[in-house]
Amino acid sequence: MGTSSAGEPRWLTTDEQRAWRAYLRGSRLIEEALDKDLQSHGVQLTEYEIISMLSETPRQRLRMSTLADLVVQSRSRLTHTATRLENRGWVRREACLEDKRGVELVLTDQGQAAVEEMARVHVESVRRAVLDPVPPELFLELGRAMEAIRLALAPDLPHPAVMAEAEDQGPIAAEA
Amino acid sequence: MGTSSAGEPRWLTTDEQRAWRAYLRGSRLIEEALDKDLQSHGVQLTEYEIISMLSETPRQRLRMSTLADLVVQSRSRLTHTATRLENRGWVRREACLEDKRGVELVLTDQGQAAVEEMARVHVESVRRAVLDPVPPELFLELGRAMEAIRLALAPDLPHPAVMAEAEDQGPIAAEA
DNA sequence: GCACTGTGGTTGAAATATCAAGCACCTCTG
DNA sequence: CAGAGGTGCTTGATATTTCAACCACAGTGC
Repeated sequence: MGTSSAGEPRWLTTDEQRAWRAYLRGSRLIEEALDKDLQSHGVQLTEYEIISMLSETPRQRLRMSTLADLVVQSRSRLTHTATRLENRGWVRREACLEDKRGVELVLTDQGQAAVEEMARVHVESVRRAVLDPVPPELFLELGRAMEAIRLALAPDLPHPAVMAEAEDQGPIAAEA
Repeated sequence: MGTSSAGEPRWLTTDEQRAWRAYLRGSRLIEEALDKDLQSHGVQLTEYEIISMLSETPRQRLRMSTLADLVVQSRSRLTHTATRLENRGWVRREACLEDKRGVELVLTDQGQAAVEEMARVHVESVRRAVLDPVPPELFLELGRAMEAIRLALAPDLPHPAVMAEAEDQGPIAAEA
């Protein structure tokens, strides 16, 4: 029971390996592409995800920790990033009424405007990098696969509050 | 033609949006999970990718820029990371004969040993986080989707040299 | 051979992320 | 209500990443 050395691991088959590799590289390329496109507007993808998430929420506000879970970032990281966004005037911190420990991050009007503008760029970016190259049905499969993974890794993550609104939505559909 | 404001962007449909969100969150969760498991061995996923890639290459060596492309990292980043790995004695730099500008990163015996040990952990990690939660056929679909994306974003990226060896491979099948 | 331009890789400083405490408040128990 | 232990968020130090030069060499045209 010394250095955990269980029996032979369940190595991947050639197919599995190929698919896994494709995933790993693809996911990095996607991040790279989306990030680069947003850079031109002075934000990183992770920053955009934050304000975008806020913009879709009922009163454009979310508790820090909820938001951290939604975008899969550490609380510490979110704190630092929020401070940066605050300095740009895109978000503002508000004390939480019910729970005095809590802090709500609120999107400012300026922030809302920024998101709306960037959303236009970002959605094209997503289409070019991800949607266009993949046949529609296959893309939905991909979504299902990822949903299964999410379910396994973080069963009780708060829901993204995907508004089931219209299909031809306006700027509110900012996250993509 | 002032502030690039083309017509209405092609917003995502509800389904597309849902799938895209699932992807984004899932991919972050995967990274988080794999990274955490490797942390216990003192490496990050991105570091592991590097030495793993080296271990699968003919003479356990690759040019810096080729390697950078393979793992989708900036050259600068690879330079820094390579230095760190070098300090741990896992890789060594060697001058390139044909091209005197070039540098080859070579996996040391110590590095090889490290990869082989970590591979055992990592492969289980990948199974738990990704393979197990997704039905086999769906996972292959995911691989196909990502391959299509790779083709669109980086058509002429060097090939990962996935050795078409046996299916029940030993430690060489390190990347997963 | 000498410029000129491009590529491969590195460097150091600035930006960002991680990690380990820490503080303030909440909740539960007695 | 005191105290113990937990949660929410922040802080500051450290580690990593990015960004903008930079140097050395390769390739091309003269």
